[in-house]
Amino acid sequence: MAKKIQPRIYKGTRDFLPEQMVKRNYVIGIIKDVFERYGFEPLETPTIELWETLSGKYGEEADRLTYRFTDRGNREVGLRYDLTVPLSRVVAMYPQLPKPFKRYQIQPVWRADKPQKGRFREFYQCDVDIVGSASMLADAEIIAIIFEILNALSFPQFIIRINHRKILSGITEVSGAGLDNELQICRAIDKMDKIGLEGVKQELLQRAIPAPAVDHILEMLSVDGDHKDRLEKTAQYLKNSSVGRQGIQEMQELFRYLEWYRIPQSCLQFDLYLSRGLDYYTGPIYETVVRKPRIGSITGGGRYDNLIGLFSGQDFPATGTTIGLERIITVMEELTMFPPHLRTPVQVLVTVFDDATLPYSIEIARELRAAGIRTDLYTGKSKLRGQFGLANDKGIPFVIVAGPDEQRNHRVQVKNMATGEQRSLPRSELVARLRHLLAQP
RNA sequence: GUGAGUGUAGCUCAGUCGGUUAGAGCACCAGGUUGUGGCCCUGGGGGUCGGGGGUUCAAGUCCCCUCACUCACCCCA
Repeated sequence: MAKKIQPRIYKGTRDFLPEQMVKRNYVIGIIKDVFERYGFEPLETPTIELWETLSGKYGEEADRLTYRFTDRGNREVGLRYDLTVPLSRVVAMYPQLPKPFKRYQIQPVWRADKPQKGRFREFYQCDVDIVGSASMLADAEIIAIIFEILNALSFPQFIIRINHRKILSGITEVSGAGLDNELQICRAIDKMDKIGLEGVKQELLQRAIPAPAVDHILEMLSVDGDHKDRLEKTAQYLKNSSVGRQGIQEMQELFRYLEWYRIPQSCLQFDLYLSRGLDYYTGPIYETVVRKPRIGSITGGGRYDNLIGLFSGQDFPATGTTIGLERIITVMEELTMFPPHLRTPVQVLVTVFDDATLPYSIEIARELRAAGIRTDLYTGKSKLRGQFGLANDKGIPFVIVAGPDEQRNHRVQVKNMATGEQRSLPRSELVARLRHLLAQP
C-alpha cells in the first residue's frame, strides 16, 4: 500500500457527522419553518463572488478577513463574507423582483479569522431581510421573527438589544467630538460590557477624543429608566441634532410596533452601548445575547439603506438580520436543549438472517419504505448479533427479525430497542403496528 | 497580526528525582451466546511519547529550534 496521506481538514472548518447533522437539520428546519410562516421566500447565491462585489462594503477590518484569490484567468474573486452583500447584488441585478422583497437564505460564509470558541472560518448563517420598505414596520417584522425563532427553539432566556445608528450620530454630533470620529466612538462604547464605564472612558481618550466630549458622551449614555423614559431623556440631549431627532422618532415608532406585536418588554432592551461593527448600517441595529453560556451574540443585524445603491444606482431601503446557526447550536448543546433520542432519521432496521431469507427481508423493507417508514435494510455480512449491535450504536428504535421460521409462517418479529420488548405478528399487520409504535412519544 | 498555554494509544488523560519492557479508563475486535443490542465476564489488537537537534552511561521526563493545536486580544455569528 502506498504511504497514506494524513487525513486532516483546513483550520476553522468542520465535518458534520450524521449525528451532528441530525441536530443541525432539526434547528434549520425550525428556523426555515418560521421564516416561511412570516412570508419570506428562499434564495441561494454562489459561494464565489467577484472581488469587486465583496470589497469595500463592510469596512477595513472585514475586507482583511475576506478570502480572496485569483482564478486561472487572473480574475479577482472571493468567498462571500456574509449573505447581505450577495442579496444586495441580487436585488440590483434583478430589478423585476416585486418589492417589498422578503427573502431568507441559509448558506455557509467564510472569514479568514483565527478560530476560537464559537468561531469558525466556515460557518452557516441564516439571514432574513426585507428590501424596499423604509418603514419601521419592516424592522419590527425582523425583530418579531427573531423572537419567534428563539421561542420555537425553546430558548429559556435572551435579550434583543436595539439601538439606532442615527442616535449614535446625534450623540457624536452634540458631544462636539466631530462626526468623523463616530466610528472610533462606537467601537469604544461597544466594549462597555467587557471593560466597564471606566474602561470605555480610557478607550475614548486613547482614541484622541477630547476630554470634554468624552464626559458629555458618557453623561448621555448613562440615561436610565425603561426604554420610553430613556428615549425621552435621550431626545432632550439630542434636540439640536436633526439626525439624532430622526433616530429618536424612528425608535419610538419601532417600539410602538413591537408593543403591537406583543413582544414581552423583558426580551427587549434599548441599549445605547450597542453599535455593531459593519459600516453599512444606517438605521436601527439589533443583536441578541444570552447570559448563560458566554458566547457573544447569537443574532445580529440592522437597517442598511445605502448598500444596494452601490450596485444599483438607485437606493433601496433594506433591513434584516442574521440568525447565528452555529452559536445557537453551541448554546443548545451546552444547555442540553435538544430533544433526547435525536440521533438518526432511521426508524427501523430490517435484519437479514441468511441468503435463503434475503428475498423475504427485501420484501418487508420494500413494503415499509412504500408506507413512508424510514427503513434501513442490513447490507453487511454480520450475524444477527452484529446487526442488533448496529441498530443499538446508531440509535435505531426498532428492529425487524425475519428468519426461516417467520418466513414460513408469514410473520415477523418486531423488537423495541429502548424497552427490549419483542413481539411476533403476522406480516400483514406490520405496517399498522409500526405506525402505532412510531407515533408514541 | 499580538500574547499565553498544551502536544504520550482512535478519544480523555496518568507517567514520581532523568533509570529496566510507557500505563489506565473509554472506544475497537474476538469469545462467553450457531436466532437478539445495551449491562456483565474473559482475552486481544493498537504508541516514530508532534518533528529535528543537543546534554547524559541513560531522555516521555532537562535545554534549544520547529510544527501543530487550543485559549485570549482585535473583530465578529
